[in-house]
Amino acid sequence: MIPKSLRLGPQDFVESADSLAVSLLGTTLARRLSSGLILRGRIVETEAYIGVRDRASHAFGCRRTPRNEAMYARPGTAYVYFTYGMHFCFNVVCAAAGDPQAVLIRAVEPLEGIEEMRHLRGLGAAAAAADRLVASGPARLCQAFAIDRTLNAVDLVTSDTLWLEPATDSTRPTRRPLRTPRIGVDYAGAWAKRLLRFVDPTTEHASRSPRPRTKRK
DNA sequence: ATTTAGATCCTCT
DNA sequence: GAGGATCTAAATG
Repeated sequence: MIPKSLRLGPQDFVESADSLAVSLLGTTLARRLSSGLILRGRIVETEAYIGVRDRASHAFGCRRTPRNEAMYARPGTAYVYFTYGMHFCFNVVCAAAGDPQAVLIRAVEPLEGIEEMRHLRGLGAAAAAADRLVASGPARLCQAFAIDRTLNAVDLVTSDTLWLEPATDSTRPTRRPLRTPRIGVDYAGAWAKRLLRFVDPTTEHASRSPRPRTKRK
């Protein structure tokens, strides 16, 4: 018989963002659409936003606003925000309630429901777009999984529409993650340089080449 | 392969 | 009123 899917529980999110960002690599993001269809993707790229002293974080300086309120909620809460006039990004809140740390999920490798993901992304079902383009990048991922404002502040521990599943022997990364500076936070001064982006080095589904390759001749 | 410009609107100052 | 935890297509080397 097929074992019931396990999911990450409350204790799994009681961890600092830089630590959880690594732990989440190889776990599965799961989403149940209103149609009942289930989408799954293996998390391959994350970024840590490590709290009030992190200049790149929406919660820098303890700014607490209606937008980032979810960052102050229980560990295991979803923080979904809107940016650039057209995109959503999905974060997993962690550490302790009131300590606004979160992990931005930047890319997954589609495992289940990829045709629906392509549809949600507006990509032709036909071979045109590589699988790698379906959910690589925080906004692409949200589009592919139909994650929007309505999922902000959802409890990933109990929700039946959005949750996380533990890594298995077949999904767990086999090598230590690559660490790089975070993307798109150049305004954050010294914090822009911190190595708080983590990529599974075995994947081809990251939002950009994990290791900048020297030019081929 | 790398750079750019444009889309577009919410959030905070 | 400014700018952003982005993406895409088009232009350029």
